[in-house]
Amino acid sequence: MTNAQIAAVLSKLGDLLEIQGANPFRVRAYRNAARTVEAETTPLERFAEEGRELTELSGIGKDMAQSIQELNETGKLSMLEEMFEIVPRTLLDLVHLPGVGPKKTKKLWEELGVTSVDELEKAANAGRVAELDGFGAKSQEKILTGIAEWRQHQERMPLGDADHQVEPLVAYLSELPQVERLEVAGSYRRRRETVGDIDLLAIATEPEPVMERFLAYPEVERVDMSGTTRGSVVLGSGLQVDLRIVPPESYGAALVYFTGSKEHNIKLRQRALQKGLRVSEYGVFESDPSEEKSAEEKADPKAGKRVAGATEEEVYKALDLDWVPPELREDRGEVDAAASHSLPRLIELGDLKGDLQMHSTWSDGKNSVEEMLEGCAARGYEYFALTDHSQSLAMTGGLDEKRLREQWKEIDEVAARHPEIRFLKSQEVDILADGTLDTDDEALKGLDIVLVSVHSRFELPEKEQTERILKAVCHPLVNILAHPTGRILGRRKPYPFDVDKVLRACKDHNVAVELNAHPERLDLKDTHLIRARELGIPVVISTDAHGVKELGLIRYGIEQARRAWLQPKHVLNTRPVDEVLKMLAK
DNA sequence: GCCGTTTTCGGCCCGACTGTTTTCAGTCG
Repeated sequence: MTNAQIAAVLSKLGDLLEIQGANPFRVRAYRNAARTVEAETTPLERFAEEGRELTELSGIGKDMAQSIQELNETGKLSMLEEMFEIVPRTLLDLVHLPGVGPKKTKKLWEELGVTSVDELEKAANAGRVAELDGFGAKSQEKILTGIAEWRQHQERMPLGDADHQVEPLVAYLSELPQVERLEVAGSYRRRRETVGDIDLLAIATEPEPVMERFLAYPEVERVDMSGTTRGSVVLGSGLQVDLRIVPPESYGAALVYFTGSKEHNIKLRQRALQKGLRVSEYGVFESDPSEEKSAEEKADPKAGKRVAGATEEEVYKALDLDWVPPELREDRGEVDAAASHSLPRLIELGDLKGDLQMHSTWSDGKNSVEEMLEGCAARGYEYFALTDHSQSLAMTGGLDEKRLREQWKEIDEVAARHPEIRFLKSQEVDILADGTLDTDDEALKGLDIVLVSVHSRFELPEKEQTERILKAVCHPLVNILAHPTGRILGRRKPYPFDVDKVLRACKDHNVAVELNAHPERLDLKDTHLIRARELGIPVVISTDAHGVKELGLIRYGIEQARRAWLQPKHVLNTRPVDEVLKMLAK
């Protein structure tokens, strides 16, 4: 089983235990374990052969390790099967409805016999939900709205789409003179590939007019909550946006808090406790160690001496930590690294010296060869590779060997006119269903770089798909595996294949892997990139631009690379062209 | 269920808002 599948099972167990009213810390143990497993880049299946113990992972003890082993050996977990004898599987959907948690799920199940979202909807429409203790007319209404919404938006929004929603909203709020500072926090600031909602954070001398303007934003479809310092709305696009307004002395602490991740924050607070400090969105405070928690502290979150809060830097410093870049705040070891001053110098946009995947009008691009060159030169690149499609992608006007050679003539002419940038001949060569390449070896030898990728037969069984890609990676002329998993965010899942096996083959055959920067691809994703880095495989960050305008999408690739802790040395196209070609040479 | 610079038991992150309450549990982030 893949780590993601194991994590899903453990997380489901946590949900089930919670509905059954189990010890909340036991529930948390399953959630923690699920998170650890999901973030682990080495497949757990390979631990044994690498001589490693599962229990060396934090949050994985004896019981958890045994369950994971059972999952890996049998593909099932007897404990889970037994629990499904008692608790209906479909009940788990209820917990994820807005306004419904484990306690209410349990009540709905036990007292109304509701076992699925459909049944809950019926019960709510019949007015039976409102009659329960602890529920009322409003809860019932909220549940019905929640169900409708749950059906509509089960998926998170790709970061690129969120950018289009967020930028105008930020501009709209910033017009208000009372807004001294405004920033988007949350997973958006961490530059996760998708966002669930948007967390806005503002400093304002007077919070009321800011909240008022926020609620009056023309795109707002519904107001979910509105207090003096917190408000929550849903936009017409279905995107939920939360606004928090904080005073200047708390801004840094609030920014840390609302940037998250939740797990990163928990790490920070645990560390604070060890130092006799208390961290909240209001700041870092000294706790009185003589009393476990005074009544005063409970009543007032700002009690005690404030030692930090205005800036993020001072909050981290109060905990003896270096400032952590938002992209790293996922509890993947960044807190320890910040404590030992060993955070990496992450790659930045300015480190890139070239872009190694793009298309022109020769296949499905919108701009000519020369326009693409000028676009790259304008970005200050030292080199770029033009990678039009190969012949089997007929719908894109893919090039056969004859047209490829004709293209080279134009490339040579254009390149001769533009000594300011090095023009690399390349092609995005299709990996055919049997793993052979769409362009013959003779033509491939005329290219500076050979890029290969899958564009068809996504539905092949995992074993065949893996062998198909392995065959291409092992081809002696192949240099880069482009968008390796083939996913399109929100539209197409990755085709099923053994990613780890392919990565190890890339290592063995000196093939670089692409980080496709297009915001709807972002392929490889962060966790796979971490694995690639650990294996020592060079990464190439490219736009796959189909026009000059799309060359700017490279920033999404940089952001994703930063989430994988990539430094300039890990990324091939931060190097001068001679070094790139030398490193790719077989 | 996990964990250990308070180490094999007794802890395990923090606060706002809502709805249904009449003092607070549940949910959310």
